[in-house]
Amino acid sequence: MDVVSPELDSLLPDEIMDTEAIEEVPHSQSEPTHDTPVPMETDAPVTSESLNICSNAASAERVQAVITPASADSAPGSQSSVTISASSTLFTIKPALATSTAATKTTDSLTGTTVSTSGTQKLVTPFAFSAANHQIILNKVASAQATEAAKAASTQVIKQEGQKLLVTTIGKSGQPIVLQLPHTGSKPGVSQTSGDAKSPTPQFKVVTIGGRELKPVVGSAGNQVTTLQAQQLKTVQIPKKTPASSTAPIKFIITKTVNSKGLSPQTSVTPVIAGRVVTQTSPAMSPKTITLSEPHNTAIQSIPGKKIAISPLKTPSKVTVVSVASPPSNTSQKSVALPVSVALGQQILAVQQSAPASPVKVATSQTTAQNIKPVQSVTVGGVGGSQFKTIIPLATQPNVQQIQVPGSRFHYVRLVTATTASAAGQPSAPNTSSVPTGKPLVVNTGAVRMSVPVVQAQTMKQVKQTLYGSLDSGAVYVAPKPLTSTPQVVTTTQTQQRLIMPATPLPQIQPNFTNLPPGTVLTSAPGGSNVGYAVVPAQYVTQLQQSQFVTLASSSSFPASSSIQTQAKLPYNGVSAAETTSRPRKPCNCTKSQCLKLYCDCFANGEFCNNCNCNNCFNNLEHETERLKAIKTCLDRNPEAFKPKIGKGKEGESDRRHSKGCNCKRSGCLKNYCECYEAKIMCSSICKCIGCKNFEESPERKTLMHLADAAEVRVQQQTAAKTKLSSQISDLLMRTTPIISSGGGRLPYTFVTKEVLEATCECLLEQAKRAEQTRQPQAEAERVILEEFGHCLMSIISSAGKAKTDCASINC
DNA sequence: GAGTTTGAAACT
DNA sequence: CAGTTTCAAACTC
Repeated sequence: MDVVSPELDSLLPDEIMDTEAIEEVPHSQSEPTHDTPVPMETDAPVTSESLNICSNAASAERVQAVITPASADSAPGSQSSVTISASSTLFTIKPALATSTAATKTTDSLTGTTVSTSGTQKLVTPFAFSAANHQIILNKVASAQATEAAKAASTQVIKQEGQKLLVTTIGKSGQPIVLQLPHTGSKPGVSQTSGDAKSPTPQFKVVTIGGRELKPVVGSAGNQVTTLQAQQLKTVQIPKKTPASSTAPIKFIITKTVNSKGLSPQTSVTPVIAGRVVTQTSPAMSPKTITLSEPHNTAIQSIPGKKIAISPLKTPSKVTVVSVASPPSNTSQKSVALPVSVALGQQILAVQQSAPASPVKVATSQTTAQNIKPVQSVTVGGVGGSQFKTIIPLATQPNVQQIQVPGSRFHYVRLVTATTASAAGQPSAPNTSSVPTGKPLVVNTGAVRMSVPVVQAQTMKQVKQTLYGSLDSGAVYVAPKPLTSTPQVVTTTQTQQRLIMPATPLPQIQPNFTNLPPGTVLTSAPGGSNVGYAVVPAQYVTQLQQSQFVTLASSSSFPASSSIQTQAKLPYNGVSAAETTSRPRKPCNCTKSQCLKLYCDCFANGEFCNNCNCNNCFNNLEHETERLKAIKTCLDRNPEAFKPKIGKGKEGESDRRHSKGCNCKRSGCLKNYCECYEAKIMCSSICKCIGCKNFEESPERKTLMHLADAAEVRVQQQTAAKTKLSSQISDLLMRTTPIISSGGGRLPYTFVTKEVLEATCECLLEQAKRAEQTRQPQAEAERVILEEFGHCLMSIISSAGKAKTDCASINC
């Protein structure tokens, strides 16, 4: 399974991972924020990653950046490429703005999409940008001002150089990193030295951490990115799509709220993983360092004997962008193409898959002292536990396919719009042909513009399969078909476009997407078309994807619900235990709450009940009305109700802490009753617990952890032993079974006749005599005798087997 | 598997 | 906001 690379994860907005981070971020623009990723224990450094974001444009223009490991000890072949091609589109990945507080929360509905892919896959993520200026801005500026500055800077750059990918580091005083896209007509693969702003060829400028520029390694590559020290390298290719009618500049803005835990800036990052830096060539901006990877892990890992409690809920160090449909053609490069939809404030970015014809190539190589995983992943979006959502307009949305984001609870789904439904209504043809290499559909719903990525189903499937492993429970935000559409039945295949989820308008709920749980239906802005948004649990999408027949329900009712529900017994997230390493969420056992209160973990996590043991469950599509009402009630009671409880602590405190703190009185906070302990985090100052023993130096806690570790080891050993024993028994049975079946008796014993016993005894006696004669110690004598017995036994078995075989061969 | 304990959520 | 009740998960036997 693919694992979201921690480095990529670092690019993700904190908002995705932790909504609380928004509030925690310092407002000062000048104050640099530092990512303080808490590495998952299971996280291994990813040596190579590919990010392909390709526009569907057929333009041959290509921007290629190659990142090579700076360190000499870099593992060869670990290079991976990231390709980002965009045709004029505004793509913004905005993690929580450090400067904005509550206002930011309300405006930022979407943060990004995360997709991780296996190293064997190539990801191509097309961007459908309508903007004339081709820019992708990765803005990690901690303050809104910085963001604005970055935008302004990027604008200048755009005028000067045209297509660019602007990337700014988070908390890096707002200096943007601009990934420059090639001008139209420019040929891909043209290498240029960074810093040459006026070079006619499209460029990717790579800036190392600390603003150092990397020297080009590959001559063919336009720009080179070099990882410093043990940094992991990433290459981002941004093929330019010839904008047909786009006028707006293409921007790719990634703003991330940094969890500052006193970590030094990237320049002083420990050598394990320094991060990726992209240097910009545009003269308008001084080269800025952008860290695509997170340096944090290393520091933590470097501490010997330091045990870090890591909660599976969050992996802040991961940022991966991901894959969309990329043909297997270029298998050498590991990449995944995926559509990315991100909303920044009122901007929503969409990355669509484009034809691989004009790949923008970014080669990334990673150098790390750590274990290298051949895992490549592209992640756009959140991490587990984050309220990370993709919203798709109901009415206008084109085809939508599911994308699963590793580590994220949410899945992204591509749906079929009513317009496309007509085509889909027929037992469909493979959508590969039917899907217009589509540009993201940007819909202005008043407050929010939304874009819908279009990806080939086949690709999405690959991505999904790749991503399942790292997924937590997922919720899928699905854009249902238009409300006016009639129920349709669509036959889907693996390659076809998939489901349409019904949705009903819920005017009561404002588009504060960060607070909305899956299943929420958003209405369009006043005056807007009949557009709604639905949030649907991931498992439903998965179930539907696996289903050969998908019933499309009308907006008024949910005829599809029954069919969906019937598939609720599918493995979690539609993936069997063998297919996924993710831990399935426990089924609930609610009896009185109808699974519509926060008592229900499913509901609290924004998921539909699936495979649960609950009674009188209303947490499903069949009771969408009640469910929505319950959601609203919960939100009225507590707007943070559906936000992750485990967030980032204040400066100087632990990276992760419970947002409200626990109130334990009797458990000592050392049992799973305690939410802090359950999340494997220490209690913090905000906890109101009594007799807390869940703190760093607590001997009880240490003992418990030690015991837990020991128990885990024992379990693993036992499992291994059982597996081995089972294998041996199975092997033995395989050899003896035919004989047994033919002879009707248990082989060895049927051949232990009196003669055989006598012979065996003689052999044993002989060994005893020898031992006695040679005056061997008793222990040695016993050993020899036992060995002889073993030999005898083996001979008996062998002979018996041979005899039976011979007998069977002659039909006896 | 039944019963108990626990603390968050819901309610007053 | 504090106290109480409800609830479902965690835990024990």
